[in-house]
Amino acid sequence: MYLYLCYSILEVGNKEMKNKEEEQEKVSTEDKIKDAAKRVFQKKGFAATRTRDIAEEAGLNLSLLNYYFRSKEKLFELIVLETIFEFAKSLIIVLNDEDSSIIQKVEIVADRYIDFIKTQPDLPIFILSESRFNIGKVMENLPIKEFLSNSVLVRQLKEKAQRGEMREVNYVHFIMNVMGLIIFPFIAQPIIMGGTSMSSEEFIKMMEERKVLIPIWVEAMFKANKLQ
Amino acid sequence: MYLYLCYSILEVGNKEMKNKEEEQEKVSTEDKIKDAAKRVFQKKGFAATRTRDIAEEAGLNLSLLNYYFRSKEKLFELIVLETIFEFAKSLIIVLNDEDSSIIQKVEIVADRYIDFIKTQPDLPIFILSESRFNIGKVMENLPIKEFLSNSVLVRQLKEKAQRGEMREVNYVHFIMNVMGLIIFPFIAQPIIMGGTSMSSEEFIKMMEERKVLIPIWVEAMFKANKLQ
DNA sequence: ATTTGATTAAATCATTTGTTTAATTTAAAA
DNA sequence: TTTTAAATTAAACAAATGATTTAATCAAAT
Repeated sequence: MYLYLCYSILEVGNKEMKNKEEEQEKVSTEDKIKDAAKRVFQKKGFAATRTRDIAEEAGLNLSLLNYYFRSKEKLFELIVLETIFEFAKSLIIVLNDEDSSIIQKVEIVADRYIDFIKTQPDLPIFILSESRFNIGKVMENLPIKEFLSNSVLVRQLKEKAQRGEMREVNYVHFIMNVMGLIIFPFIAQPIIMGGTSMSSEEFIKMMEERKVLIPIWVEAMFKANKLQ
Repeated sequence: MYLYLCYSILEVGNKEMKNKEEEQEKVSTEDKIKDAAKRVFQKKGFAATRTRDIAEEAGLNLSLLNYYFRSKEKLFELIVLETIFEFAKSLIIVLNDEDSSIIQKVEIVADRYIDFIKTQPDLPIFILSESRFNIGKVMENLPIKEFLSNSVLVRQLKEKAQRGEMREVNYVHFIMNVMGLIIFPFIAQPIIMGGTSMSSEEFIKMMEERKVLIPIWVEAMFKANKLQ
């Protein structure tokens, strides 16, 4: 199940090629429901979402939700899983790239995720808030720990520490810092905008600035760790 | 209304003194309900919370919720407001302290908030996730922008920039960075712990490390801004 | 003694919500 | 074309839920 998901999400782009001529835009009802469910769940969360909202969003009959997915819970779990994979996809690839330095990885991740979340601003808070209740079991079945500790990035961090270019700290600090610098502003966006009477355009502009600033900051944090 | 809340929350400690002798632990039912509501709302969010949950948590009759607070919505808005104030309280005081440097402020804030959130881990995600729907109007009525731009901290940041010790960037970046470095790990805690098979004790230990590390990192980020 | 307010249990009401059932349509297989 | 299985729909169900009310009880203040 999980492996299938990994596979189906990580492989990209061949669906469109196949369909390009004969079946234009023929989306299965199952996918229509999933897409609608993803939008509504991400926007309102599990508890505030009614199955009727999803059916309406999909323009389909309510019964079809139970026809294709047994229950609201099952559908939700699937959406959560897919969303996490979709989110982790870029990370997985970048973190294992042999040809980029640590800071280059930060540059790429900052650039991609800021663009990515710009298009789906509800995504981070959805994953993070719903993860308190459900994701526990999901995460346990995913080999994240092994993946991370065997990743190119973590190897690069260890090497950097061995060369004395930074103090050795748990690499989880590094991950939390980078992801926090990228994601936190989006989660706090309503409060930031409400508190500073900032417009959406100004906020986006600020996030564009951060694409450049975050790698600089992270680089500096390495040096701080070294000096101390 | 808001001013009253500010006042009643910012004033501290005289309640306990008054009660110390005669009325031991005499908590009004109104406060019992509010406390219970705060716990349940923060843990489960608005939509997933049933009024019966709150009544049960408070050990009180369901009718009393409507007796003291008109509706679930009213009660929730009150809880949100109080929670935000409770959270912002320390910040307000520290940011306007004339006697501490910027980095000292970061040290104090990191220390206090990490301790604070340790005792109420659901608090940040509660504020941030529920803020998408409701807080809009609440924030508009609060003079946060004026408070911030007139704060000692922002003045100190401007002075530091004028002395050439850092490049002048929007102070909102600074706020987001510091708060993100402190808060984000807590919000991502379920994912971090699930993904790294870290125990609660190890996580707390890591957050204790961050009390020391965050000020060092922030200091370094200033220098990076200067050099660039 | 009377009044006022606080509290409780119980019931009611109107909606909402997830799910199911049975009927109907569609599409593919024979 | 006929048959069969799958897809889709309308309708209904049963449980849950939030708000409100009523009547009764209790405590304290007047």
